Amino acid sequence: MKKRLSIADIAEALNISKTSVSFILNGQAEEKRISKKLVDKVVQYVEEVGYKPNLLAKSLRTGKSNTIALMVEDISNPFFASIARLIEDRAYQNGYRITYCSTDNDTAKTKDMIGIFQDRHVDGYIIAPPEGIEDDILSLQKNNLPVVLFDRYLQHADTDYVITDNKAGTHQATNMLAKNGYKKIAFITFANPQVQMRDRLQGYLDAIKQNNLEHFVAEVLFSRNDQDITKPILDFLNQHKQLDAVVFGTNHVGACGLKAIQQLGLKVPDDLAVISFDDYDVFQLHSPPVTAIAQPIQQIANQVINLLLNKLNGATDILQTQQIVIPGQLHIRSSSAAKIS
Amino acid sequence: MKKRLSIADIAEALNISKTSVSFILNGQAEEKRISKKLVDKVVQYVEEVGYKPNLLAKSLRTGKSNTIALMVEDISNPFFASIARLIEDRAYQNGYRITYCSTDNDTAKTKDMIGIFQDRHVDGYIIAPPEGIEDDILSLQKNNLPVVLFDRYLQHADTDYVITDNKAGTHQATNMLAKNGYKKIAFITFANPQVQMRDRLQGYLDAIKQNNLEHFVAEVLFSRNDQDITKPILDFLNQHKQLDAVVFGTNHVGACGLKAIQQLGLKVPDDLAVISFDDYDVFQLHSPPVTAIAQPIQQIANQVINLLLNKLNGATDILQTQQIVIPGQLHIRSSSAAKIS
DNA sequence: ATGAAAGCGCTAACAC
DNA sequence: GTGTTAGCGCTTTCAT
Repeated sequence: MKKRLSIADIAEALNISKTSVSFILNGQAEEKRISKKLVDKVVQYVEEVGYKPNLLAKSLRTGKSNTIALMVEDISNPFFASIARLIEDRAYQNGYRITYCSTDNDTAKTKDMIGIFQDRHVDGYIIAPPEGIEDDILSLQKNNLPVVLFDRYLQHADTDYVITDNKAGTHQATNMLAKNGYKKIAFITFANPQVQMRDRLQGYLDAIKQNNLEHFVAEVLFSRNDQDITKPILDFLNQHKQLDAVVFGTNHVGACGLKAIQQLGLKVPDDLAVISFDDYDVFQLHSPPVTAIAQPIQQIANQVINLLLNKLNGATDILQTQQIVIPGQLHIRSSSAAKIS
Repeated sequence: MKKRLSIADIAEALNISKTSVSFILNGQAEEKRISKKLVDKVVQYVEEVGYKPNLLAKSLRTGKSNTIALMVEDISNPFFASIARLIEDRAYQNGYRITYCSTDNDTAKTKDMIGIFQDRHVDGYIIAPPEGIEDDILSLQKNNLPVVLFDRYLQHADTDYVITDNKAGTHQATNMLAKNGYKKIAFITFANPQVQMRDRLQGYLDAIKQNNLEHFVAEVLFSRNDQDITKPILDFLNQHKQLDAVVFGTNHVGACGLKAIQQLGLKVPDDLAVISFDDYDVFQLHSPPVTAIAQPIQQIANQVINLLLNKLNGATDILQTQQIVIPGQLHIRSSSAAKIS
């Protein structure tokens, strides 16, 4: 276990100063007019002995850590996992590493984590924010740290964000069910006061109203145990036998809802038509395949990382915010086929 | 944007030395016999002005970054995403942060990433290793950096690892199909020379041999585009109409395989029985539900993080390795029901 | 019981 | 063109 070489070691070995080495290694040889010969010598020696700079020291000195914090609700949720993957790729391409955490939508935990990331001098933040985190976000911005929110935004904070057009998504979906002849359409979602969930609910309600239908809304509490989600859905469906269609507010609720439907032995779409927010494998492969409002994951990830990189490299002012709303895509499958009756 | 306070600032404000502050903040007041009064004063002041230590500086000085690198094949794969989530929780509880990357099973990329993590003085590594990474792993160990592998191991390197008993898993699954009356059982998997995949194949082959059956093996190339996976499976199934059952080597192949089966209009299990390695939502919700060899994710994650934490806090010697093999669990569902014929 | 001071490895302003 | 040097903020030995 040999001691790691430092810039001083290589300067000494070559009988030159640390400065020259530093300049050369940072590609400033040109502008500092260091002789081509010396540059080559250093580069070759560095290569030879396998010198690797200590990035911690560099960060301490420069104040930049080349790290982006990614804070999602839950990395094991396929929506966030997919976004994470895409963001990771772009970040690495641009010389940034990702450090992440799952917030569980827990405000206190999130505040905590932001603190920890600040202590480590993370350069930028990508956050799917829980409620009540406005102050912390604003404080980051005040400290000149770029923040991009996604999946949801904070109503009382002027920040960059990228979201799907949630309201339009459920609106379109509910409308389609109505056009397809369904009369008793329910909306089942998580009890969640956040804006993206409120918007989805609102889109549903608007469509119900426009079609002069009755609304049925169930809100189930989030739990890390799927049983606790499936059960209340099952109860709700049992108590509302008149329903002929249901829109689920998230992929997770949708998956649990499908389990409930399966347990009840209901036939989709004959007994109950189904549409869910957030597309994923399960919906595609389900029999029958389930119609879903897909979030444009690729686009979201790209916009998010673009906004952040622009601020990180100074192309955009930190305080000049941009709000991006991307339409969802209704992937129509047979679970919402026109009612026969 | 006020400048961040340093330990010197607070020492100056209180008219004491940096040393005392440092001792107090690091809980060494007792053993350094610093007066209770001073401790209180400092703690209170720190609280009041909201001083936060610069972890970068601390890391530079101590050589510890309190960060664990998590290198998975692809964070958007539900198996890895779930493991990541569990590991993350335990790591944070123990004062460690996670920085992660997806390796895509690409050896060069992984080498690169290990280098980057080393530059940042990551304290420990959790890796689902690609082929040919032995030297890099051994070099980490030689530098006294704890490494725990999971999901697979390296045959020519003595390391800690935690894996599922892959061979027993496919063996049991194939055996069950045979017992259930299936005669032409295929194994479809990724073309992948890694030990976990070889083991799964071997378990299948062993069971086929024991039951005096004919073997049918298809290996498809990995691609980030599902189309490229589904297509060859479809072709294979088309060319082997005699098959009455199939075992898929991974959840991803399984999901694509189900798509192919759907496109061919085959009925499961009447036309073709199905079992897949790796359980997840899709298999549970599929109609009919798909039998799967579940990896004990919770156990894997726990064992992995336990091994690593033990080494990080010096409870175990770095060079004293431990290999943990956890049996998979066959989740029997109707896709593999006894053949009627 | 408390403080002075030497570094951890790097960058960059300044001097030659 | 190249070298000297003063920190970045923290820990820790040694002195008092």
